[in-house]
Amino acid sequence: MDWSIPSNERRAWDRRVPYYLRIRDRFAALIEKGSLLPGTKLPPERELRDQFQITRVTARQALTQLEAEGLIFRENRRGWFVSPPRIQYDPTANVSFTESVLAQGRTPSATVLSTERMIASARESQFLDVEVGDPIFLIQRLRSIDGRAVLLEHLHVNAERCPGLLGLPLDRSLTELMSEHYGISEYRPHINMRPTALAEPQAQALGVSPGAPSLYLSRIIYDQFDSIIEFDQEFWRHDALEICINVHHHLSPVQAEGVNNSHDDMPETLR
Amino acid sequence: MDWSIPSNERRAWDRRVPYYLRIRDRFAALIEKGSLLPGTKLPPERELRDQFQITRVTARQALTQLEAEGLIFRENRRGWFVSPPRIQYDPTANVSFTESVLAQGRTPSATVLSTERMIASARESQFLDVEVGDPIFLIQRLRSIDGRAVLLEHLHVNAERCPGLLGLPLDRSLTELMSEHYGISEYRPHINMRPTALAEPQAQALGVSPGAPSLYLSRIIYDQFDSIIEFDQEFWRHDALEICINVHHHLSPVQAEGVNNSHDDMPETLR
DNA sequence: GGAAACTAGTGGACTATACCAAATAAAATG
DNA sequence: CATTTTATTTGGTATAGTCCACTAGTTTCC
Repeated sequence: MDWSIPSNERRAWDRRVPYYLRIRDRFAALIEKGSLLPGTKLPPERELRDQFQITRVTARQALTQLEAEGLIFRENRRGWFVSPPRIQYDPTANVSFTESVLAQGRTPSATVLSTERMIASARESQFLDVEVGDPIFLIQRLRSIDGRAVLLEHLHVNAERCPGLLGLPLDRSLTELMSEHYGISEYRPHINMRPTALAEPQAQALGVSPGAPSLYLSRIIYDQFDSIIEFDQEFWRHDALEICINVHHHLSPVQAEGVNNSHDDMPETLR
Repeated sequence: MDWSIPSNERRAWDRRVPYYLRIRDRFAALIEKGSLLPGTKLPPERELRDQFQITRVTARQALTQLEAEGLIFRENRRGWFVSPPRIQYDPTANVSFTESVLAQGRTPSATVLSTERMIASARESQFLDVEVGDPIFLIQRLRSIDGRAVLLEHLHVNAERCPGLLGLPLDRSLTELMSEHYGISEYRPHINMRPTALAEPQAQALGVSPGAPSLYLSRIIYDQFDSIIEFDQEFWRHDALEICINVHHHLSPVQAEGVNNSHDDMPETLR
């Protein structure tokens, strides 16, 4: 397949728009038009270099730009691929990752990377209602959608409140386990989010290059007695999700009905 | 000032960690330690090249990495600067930008870039409760914190519901105007967020380079009659904000008190 | 004194290459 | 046929420059 820009188009606005943005535009258009379906592999960087008559550095600049916009992603030394659609995610809803992904016709999966019983340091005691030295559980999970790792979780749990937790099947909803086995009902989370870039260890786990853009989300969860029983950290691939929140300002319940959680108000490219 | 890495440290883990990450680490450490205060100008790229004995390309890679993490930012052809702290922002709360920024001891400002009365196209009618051809207002505002542009707003309003809106002082809270002049009380927004990168026009308005990482946030706002009266698009500098949400699951009001909206659970660098 | 013109300073874009490391495919081997 | 070895593909990191465009300060000129 020939990806190059027609020579007439080349001359048209020559030198007014940088090469890397033109190539970006070219692929962005193809992706939005649907000519390039999610999962499609893009040509290797060296091929782009030849076809567009640029250097690899410039080609990479275009690709990095598309990556930042969430249109494409890379797999370490394997190539560049068109991103699958974002998953709609409401961090304030009491809906598990699994349910939420299934509801959108995608296939979720979870892998427990590590479980650990450890002693709370000053850091942990700051976010969980425990003293320094108290036991806590640290669970690391990786969650995927359609086989693609999208989320790395670090779950910190007050160990005294749920003895034997690590013996339970941790690839399921933690909220369910807490409720069924320990009579703990989670509610009233504090949620914190910010866009950042991944550091080496997290990037490794998600199979992306260090420095890849990401969304960091943390959650402090209170139980029915108003004490913190869980502190979660979530590292998301930035192109994997779209946060959707429906706010209800404590009005009559009838008004909360029939709410469509999603509004696809923009194409992938801003205009 | 000499920024270079001590030669003993150079040899220690030589060749195991890429240069650009070491330089990143160096500056990240200085910033977190507080040696480099917000607003401080970093040395020019050419100086970094000489001091670290790398090429400018590599220096830029390090800087871009720090930018992606939100630790530093650039001003077009002026240089690189240490980012100010993120502002805590709750998109679900009925608190205006101005109030929220003031409450955190910072100085907000607003500039109206353009106001326009236009005819709804298919696109607009999709998000506002109007027909194609109905009049709508489009207001573009730029909001700054301590003199630094952080947010570009595109506000779409149903014009028939608020005649003469463009004649009012638009540098204030739109919610207030709606309420005071038109008896419209905004509630129940749908909020949508995703990390992306800025396209040329938005980047221009915010004074950043096109392709800079950003957070896109849109809001569909219903009035007391359950019809959509406003549709907002917000383009945020990604390093300017931290989303903080307190979720209350419709419990007794007493439980909603004394909630600290912020938890600084991570340093700028992930670990 | 104020406007216009020059001049560094500094990032933005790009060329042309080089070598390395991980992932994959192909070939050799038991 | 399955396994190990080897070669190829492909991105990751880095060098060494060049030219351009905008910013901001300084000087010149009317």
